[in-house]
Amino acid sequence: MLASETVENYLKAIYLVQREAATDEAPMGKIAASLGVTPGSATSMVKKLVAARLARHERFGGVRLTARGTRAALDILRRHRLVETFLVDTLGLDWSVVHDEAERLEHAISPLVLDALDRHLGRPAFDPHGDPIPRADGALQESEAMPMSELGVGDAARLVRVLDQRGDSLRFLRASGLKVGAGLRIVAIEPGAGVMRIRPDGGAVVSMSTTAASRVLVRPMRGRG
Amino acid sequence: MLASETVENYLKAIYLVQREAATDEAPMGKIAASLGVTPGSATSMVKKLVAARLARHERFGGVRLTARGTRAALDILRRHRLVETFLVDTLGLDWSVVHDEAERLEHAISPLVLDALDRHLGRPAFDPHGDPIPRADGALQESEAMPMSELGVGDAARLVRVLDQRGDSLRFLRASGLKVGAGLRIVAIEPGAGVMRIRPDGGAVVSMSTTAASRVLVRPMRGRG
DNA sequence: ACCTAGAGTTTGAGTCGTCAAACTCATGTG
DNA sequence: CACATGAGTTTGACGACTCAAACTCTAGGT
Repeated sequence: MLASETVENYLKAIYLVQREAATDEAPMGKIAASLGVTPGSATSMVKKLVAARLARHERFGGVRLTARGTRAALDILRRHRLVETFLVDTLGLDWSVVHDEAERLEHAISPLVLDALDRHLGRPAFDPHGDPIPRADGALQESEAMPMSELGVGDAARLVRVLDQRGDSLRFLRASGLKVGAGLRIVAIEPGAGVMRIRPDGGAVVSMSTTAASRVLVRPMRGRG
Repeated sequence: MLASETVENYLKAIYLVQREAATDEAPMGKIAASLGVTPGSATSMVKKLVAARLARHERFGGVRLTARGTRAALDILRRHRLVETFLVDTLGLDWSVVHDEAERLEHAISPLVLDALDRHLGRPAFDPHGDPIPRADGALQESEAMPMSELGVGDAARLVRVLDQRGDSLRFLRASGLKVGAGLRIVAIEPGAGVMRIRPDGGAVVSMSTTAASRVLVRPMRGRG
């Protein structure tokens, strides 16, 4: 790749911000915020991406990756998520720390190492957070899932993905028995307090804010509901 | 570490050049050459290392790492060699490529990942080239060995270490059956041509220049000699 | 229509590491 | 002992990336 480590970080950030946005355009401010950089820095870097035909952008408008930019971003995401999977599955690290570790390692992984890693892990489709791992050809299949916050009292579901990468959120989930693949049931909802009470299979009831619950994706199961 | 990736590379290079040198001082030119950088760049970087109390140096003299600098260099070497071991042992990559791969990865390995890697590999003492892996506390035990070039006709030995990291050298050795741990016997020496003929256990006789052979370290075995 | 608040952009400057080229030093050979 | 040779150093400039602060645009409300 011609891309420096910084360029890679921008591409990944733009890609992820773009996915969040309804309009499929990444606002400059969010790009800057997600990289911990001032808006001015983001603007000038985006100019370079545009010059390199990796993104499109017009003054005071949003940023959108080109096909090439998207392809590159998916490649980085693939490296990131395979590294995370490796850190958890092979090295046994806790999922609450692997995001930051992978953030550093993803830039140092050559195609050769990446493929060896992929084979060693058995060509996984999802990383430890349930995020889909882009294939080598750039294909990406999101798993069908809904925010846990949309479940009703009594609904049963299986936890399939955690969008939040913050260490303390992940530690809380792990401590509660809410891990990817686990079953759970909503035992109560208190809209006034903005809190849901959830019982993981074989665990004790825990409380979560509905905003936190909206970043946990589940697949509903038939069950009393 | 306060050390940037560049600083890490300089420390490692100085350490290795220093080991080579009889005087235990690294000449500026060799440092620059080993990093693929102009002498001027090396000079100015060494100034920074001196300011950071990682190296000592006086104008037109050689460079010598301080205790702190040596400690840091050993830490980098540890990361490098553990990564190499991982790439070969766990991912099954060929030893002829792992040096360059490790060169990139070594800077992205946190203490946490490093220790997990070390445990996963069974706390190895040597990397795939037979180079000793510094311990976490900085201890480094070189294995006792002599250059293969010093063996005589008929001598048997075990290959314990390959100093040359160049891909083509390593591919040649692998193709010849000369890998770390393998037994071998010197079948002929032709001083005029500067060539030795070697038979690896269970393999065909191969020829090597004595200069190449001097970069292959062996432990002699009792055998007809 | 105006006018302001917030988002985005520009400018100028700073850091890090690099190079090319001019300069300085240490040596040994004639 | 002078002086050429090669090793090392300095200088000035550049590219990549960043920030702070001044500036500009867009959108929404009145």
